[in-house]
Amino acid sequence: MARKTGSHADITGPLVRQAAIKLIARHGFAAVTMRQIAAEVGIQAGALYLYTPDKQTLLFDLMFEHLEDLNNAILTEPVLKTPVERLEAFCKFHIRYHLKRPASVFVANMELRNLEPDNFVLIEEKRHQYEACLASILEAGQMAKDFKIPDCKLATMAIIAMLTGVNTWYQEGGRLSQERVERIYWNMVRRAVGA
Amino acid sequence: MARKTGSHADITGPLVRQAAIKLIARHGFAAVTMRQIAAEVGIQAGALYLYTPDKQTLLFDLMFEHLEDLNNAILTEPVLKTPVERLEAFCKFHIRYHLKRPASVFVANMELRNLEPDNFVLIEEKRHQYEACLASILEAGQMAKDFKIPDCKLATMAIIAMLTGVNTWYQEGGRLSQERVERIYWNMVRRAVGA
DNA sequence: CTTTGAATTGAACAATTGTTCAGATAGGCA
DNA sequence: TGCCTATCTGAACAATTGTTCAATTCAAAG
Repeated sequence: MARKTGSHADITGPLVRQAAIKLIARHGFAAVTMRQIAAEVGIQAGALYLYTPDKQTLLFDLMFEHLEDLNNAILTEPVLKTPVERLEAFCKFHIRYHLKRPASVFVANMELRNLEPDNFVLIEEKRHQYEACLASILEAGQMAKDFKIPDCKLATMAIIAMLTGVNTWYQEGGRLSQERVERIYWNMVRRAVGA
Repeated sequence: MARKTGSHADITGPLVRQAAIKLIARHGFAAVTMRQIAAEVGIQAGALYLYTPDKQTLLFDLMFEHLEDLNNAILTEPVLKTPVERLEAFCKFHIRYHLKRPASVFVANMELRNLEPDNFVLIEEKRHQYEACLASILEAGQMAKDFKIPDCKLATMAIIAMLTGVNTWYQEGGRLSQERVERIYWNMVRRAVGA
């Protein structure tokens, strides 16, 4: 019988996912054992199966949730007027959001090949949905002659790769603040699209 | 006694590395078994240990060789006069070289976390050496006022991420030829650095 | 208190792992 | 021809894997 107040499972479930993300990001999906995940949470391996039917589904859920959160977050951002403003907002949002959850980003980007085919399709769908947000900004700006982009599809991929790349080198407390990084990257993107 | 003509081992060794790259790129290092690699070559698992002391060393050798080849290739490219020309050559070289060996690139970029600490250091060294090639071009262009880059270090990382990103979506025989992709990306990079 | 049901343990399972090695094979040199 | 050495097989190893499940714990409701 479902209780209204949070049951123990409502607490342990997220803890399992959090532990799994952390370990999979560090060692990779195939290299992480169910026993390691359980130990990180402080339970026995068998108890994990109260929260996921199997290891593969656990991976899928982690990636799906990450991309769903990402798409929800970008859709609830305020929609600005001009394509240039919207592109600036997208770039800064992307860097900010991804730097806040590096482990999830790592898993979602690196573990695609460990998904079973059906799961892979569902994840790719979510990924394309996010890319379409950027693509529509670029196309609108191109139409309005605010941008001079040789190919909108390629520009979409190029910008996302460039922005996500920040996660590979950025360290909090390093030479540059996050805000400064956002501004510098936006500067490069703006020029790349000819705005 | 080492023979001058190629022994059988001189042939099988490269076959083992080739099979390993292919399988590791597809399934990930931890998910690939020595038996799978052996089967791909057409030998038994035990025979692999004539060509590598262990699985970890095999991974390291694959990544090290890839980065060494990359560094050798970039260093033997003709050195052009102006920073703009050199940057154009670098961008087109990077795309061309990486598209020609996608499996090696995939392994070298995705399996860093499966390297033992000592091996990791050696690989990172090679990677930085390559990045330094691009960084020196950007700094020269900045000095000569050919470029207007807010931060050379960030521009280096941004450009490499952007260019390597081509490997994630490009398919031979697709909408765009490789030469066209090279030109479009160079166009975006050129504007991003203000040239 | 007792009852109830969810939460968890701990042992067990068949399968698979990287690695070793004694023995078989085979191809070129004497 | 016969020998030698590089190459390889096939079985074996201890350890570890994802997963299952009967038995146990525990917290809250009656």
